[in-house]
Amino acid sequence: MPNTVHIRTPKRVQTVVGTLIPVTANPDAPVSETRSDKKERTRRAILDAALRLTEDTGLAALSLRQVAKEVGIVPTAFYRHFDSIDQLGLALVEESFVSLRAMIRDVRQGTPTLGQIVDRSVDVLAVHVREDRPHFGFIAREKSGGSAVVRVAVRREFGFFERELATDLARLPMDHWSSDDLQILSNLIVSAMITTSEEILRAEPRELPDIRHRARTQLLMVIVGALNWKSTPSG
Amino acid sequence: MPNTVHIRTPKRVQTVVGTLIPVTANPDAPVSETRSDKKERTRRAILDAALRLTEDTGLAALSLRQVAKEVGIVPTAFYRHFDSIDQLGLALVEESFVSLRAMIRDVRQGTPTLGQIVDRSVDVLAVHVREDRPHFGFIAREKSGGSAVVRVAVRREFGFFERELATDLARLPMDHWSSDDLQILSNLIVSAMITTSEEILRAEPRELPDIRHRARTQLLMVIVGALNWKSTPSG
DNA sequence: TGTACATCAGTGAACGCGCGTTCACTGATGTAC
DNA sequence: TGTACATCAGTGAACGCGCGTTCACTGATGTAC
Repeated sequence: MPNTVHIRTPKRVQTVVGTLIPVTANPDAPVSETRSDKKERTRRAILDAALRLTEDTGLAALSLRQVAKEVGIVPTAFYRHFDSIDQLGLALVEESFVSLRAMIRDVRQGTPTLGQIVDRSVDVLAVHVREDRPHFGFIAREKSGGSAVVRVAVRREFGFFERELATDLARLPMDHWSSDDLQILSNLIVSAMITTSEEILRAEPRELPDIRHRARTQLLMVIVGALNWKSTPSG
Repeated sequence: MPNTVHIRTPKRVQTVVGTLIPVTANPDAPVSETRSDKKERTRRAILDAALRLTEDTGLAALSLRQVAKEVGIVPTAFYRHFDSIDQLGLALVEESFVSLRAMIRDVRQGTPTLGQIVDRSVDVLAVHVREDRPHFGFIAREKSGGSAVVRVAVRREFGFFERELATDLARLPMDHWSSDDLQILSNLIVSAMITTSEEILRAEPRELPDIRHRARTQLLMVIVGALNWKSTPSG
């Protein structure tokens, strides 16, 4: 059943004080929605429908008509909001990384010792991935997905993300490191983080503790390794 | 231009010794191809066409008709070889991992010191990925691609691969480790290896030295980290 | 060796279906006066 | 305040196209005798 967005605006009556109020009492109905409010609501419904419909198959297999049907609009109405499925994909990449950035902002708060950083990072990752499955799933899929423009956009964002993490790492007791080495370390951590996210998305609840334990161990190995590697270069 | 596979078998003439030899001198033409030889050749052509056609868009966007056209057969002839595109995908997963296993067999030969293991691993990875782009690219794409059955098959194979690596790691000076911890380490290394492979596939030749340097550094960090982490547990 | 029959990879017509995109439209919302 | 006009999100018919799949077929290859 399509969750129709195109609700006919209720008739309005004039009250003694001259303001306009809707006749209907339906709590879900827009109280006095402007044209742009309504457009935004449809746009949101399109984005949500796309996230839902690509969950199994990815953006490459998503058709404009599927989206329209799911939203409850006619196929041609799609063009009022996006030029193509690719453009819709780019919008989803953008808002997915907003969610991801919110996550690392969450990690940065406090975090005194190394062990606590690791524990906190993994906990925050697990919580965010579970709470915003649709966006994390979307990014994981489209990172090597079927649309070239979307794929490039996702990788670009991961590049930014990696550099951001590198500056964060510089605050740990590795401030004597070269920025190149920080970049390499950051790249490794992001790789492990992506793999962990994919596993969290796929896992059943009872498997989560094991995955978190593994992620903590790995992060600790990497950090301890990086510290020891620099102080006693084996190359 | 489809590279037609369905070559009419050349007329045969009988020689004085009673054997059959083809009339034509074309070196590419089948000399005395049996029906099953020819079928196998078409099957191979279908697999190759699929690898070529999915390079940009993935298996989800591949149609049976596209494959047939590329191979130079009629769409319905496809069914003589595979039941569906999914089944074709599973065949590609299988042969891709044959290539991957050949690679680690290549790493195992010799490799005395830790530093040499790292160098050799990265070199072998780089060479194999460049030499067998089609298969490595296929696996990287379909790991989170649009076909559920193919995705599951790829992940299954990576699971085997990871366990195999864990037994290899047990031969390094970490034989006192628990098998759980070896598994965790193996998982981390495979993650980094996948990311590196994807970067090698995407990179231009001049970028390769940097990518290899990065991969070496990361592998070294991980191994040194693992060794130090176990001897001085920080948890 | 020759003959008669079986096998089966590849053919070609046909089907109903969902696709993206065009176009002229409707009617509620918004705005200028 | 009321009126006349502009805007524009969503409609609905229509298009040509590529899709997977069915079916009866062809003719070279393979086999039994």
